Amino acid sequence: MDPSGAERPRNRRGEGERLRHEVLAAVNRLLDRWGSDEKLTMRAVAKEVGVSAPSIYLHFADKTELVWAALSDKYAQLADRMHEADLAALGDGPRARLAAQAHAYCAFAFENPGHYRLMYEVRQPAAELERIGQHPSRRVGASFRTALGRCADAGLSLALPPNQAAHTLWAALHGFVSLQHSLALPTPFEATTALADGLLDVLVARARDTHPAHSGDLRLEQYMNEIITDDAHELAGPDQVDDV
Amino acid sequence: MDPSGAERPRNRRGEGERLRHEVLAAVNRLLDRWGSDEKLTMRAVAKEVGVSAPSIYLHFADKTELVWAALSDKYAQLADRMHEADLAALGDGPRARLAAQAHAYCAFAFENPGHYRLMYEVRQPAAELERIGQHPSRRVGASFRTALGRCADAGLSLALPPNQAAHTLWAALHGFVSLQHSLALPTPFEATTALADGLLDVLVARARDTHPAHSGDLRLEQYMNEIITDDAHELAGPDQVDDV
DNA sequence: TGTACATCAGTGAACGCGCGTTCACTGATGTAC
DNA sequence: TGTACATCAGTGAACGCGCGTTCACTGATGTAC
Repeated sequence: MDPSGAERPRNRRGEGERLRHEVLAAVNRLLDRWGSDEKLTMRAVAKEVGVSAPSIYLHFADKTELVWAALSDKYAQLADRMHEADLAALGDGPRARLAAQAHAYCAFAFENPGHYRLMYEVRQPAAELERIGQHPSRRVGASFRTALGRCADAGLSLALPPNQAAHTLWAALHGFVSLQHSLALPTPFEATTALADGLLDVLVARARDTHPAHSGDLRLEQYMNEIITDDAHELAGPDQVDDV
Repeated sequence: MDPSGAERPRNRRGEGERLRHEVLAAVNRLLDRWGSDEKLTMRAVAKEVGVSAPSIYLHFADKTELVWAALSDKYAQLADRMHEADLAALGDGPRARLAAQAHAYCAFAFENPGHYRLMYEVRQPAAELERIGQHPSRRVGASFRTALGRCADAGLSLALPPNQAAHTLWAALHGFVSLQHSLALPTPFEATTALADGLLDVLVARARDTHPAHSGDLRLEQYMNEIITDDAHELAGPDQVDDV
């Protein structure tokens, strides 16, 4: 945080708790900067804060507790962000509200790739999950479910039962983001939201007086051509057989 | 592999290459056994083979090369498995062939959770990707693309452009599997294939004389209720407002 | 047929590093008397 | 007002561990002569 510069002043008496927040902020900054938790060590966090490593143990029992505390914030941020997007689109109808939430999900994943990856890795201890009762990201699924329910209530027909549609939407968005991360796909953010819009068009019918999602001047098909390549080099035997 | 038992006999002269395959097999066994790469160390692999750790370096330059070699096999296995499922359903029409490939994908992920996770993590070196040209799992997307193309050729209408449909299908399947893994969802394998079938029903229209996918006696909706919980505890303000 | 030797398939011990974590400590500061 | 002291917010050095990897080596085995 403050490399080779003035050293961090010691907190005043009774204000030791401030360090806790500084540490969490440092974790978030490192995750943002590196986009991964690979080098997220106690020493690195301490250095980022401008403090010695043992100081972290004044506020966190161990590394697991530290990481979990940082992630808990982020889970809430994701859900809050979807909620805000939902409210911002409040006047545009239930379908627009659903789309806004899906976009907010993608935006969060793009802006916080390090956090996102960590949130959906398995490293979190089962004991902690047990304590909380369920995985904190369940709020995401619930939020989609609610938005889809509103669409149905408004007379827009869903292509799948609501819960199944919610889970499918969530999984697909996660898949878009996750594949993009792990395959190092060249798709920009707009392509992902366009993919989300495409799926939404398929999952929930549009009111008769609206037209399908318009991806602006983004040529989604071009990106799709880069991602999905024809497998011309596949064993060319039985594939030629056409059978219907 | 052979704990506290007879020690592994040294390979005969000229057959040193055998160890290479034994090592790869050991890596696969450990990944299967643990469902994760957390404890996949050179020493653990060596122990599983029944050999000393430095012996591995007779056949692999470093750990990265070892893991990559093990994964390359698996990427091919996944694609092969989808191809076999495709062939097995050859007489059932292009739609059944597509479904068979989707099921094969899910089955692979369920039976090889450790490999699957590793395959879709980012730890693989960018240099290696560069060398190969593209991520080996691109074959998956291509295979879906081909199957969807056959559906379209047979007159079944697709809800999205073929490449986009292929990517959406792939991403959703990956999402189903990935969410199941990382949220420790209680859904059995059949629920995942049922979800896949549901998405397929939405993506590609059925011929008029067929009926929608039947999930047997599986009550998918029940699992969905466990996964997607209502967020009754959400801030209950503006959500009440209905606006259409 | 015998034997010296090159080669092969591996080994045991150790190096160096980075990690999470512990422990005895320090120096500033508020407070009781 | 002065001073002894408890408390607070930290620190420096080190421990113990497991990791990837290296290096000098060993003993069996095929081969040239």
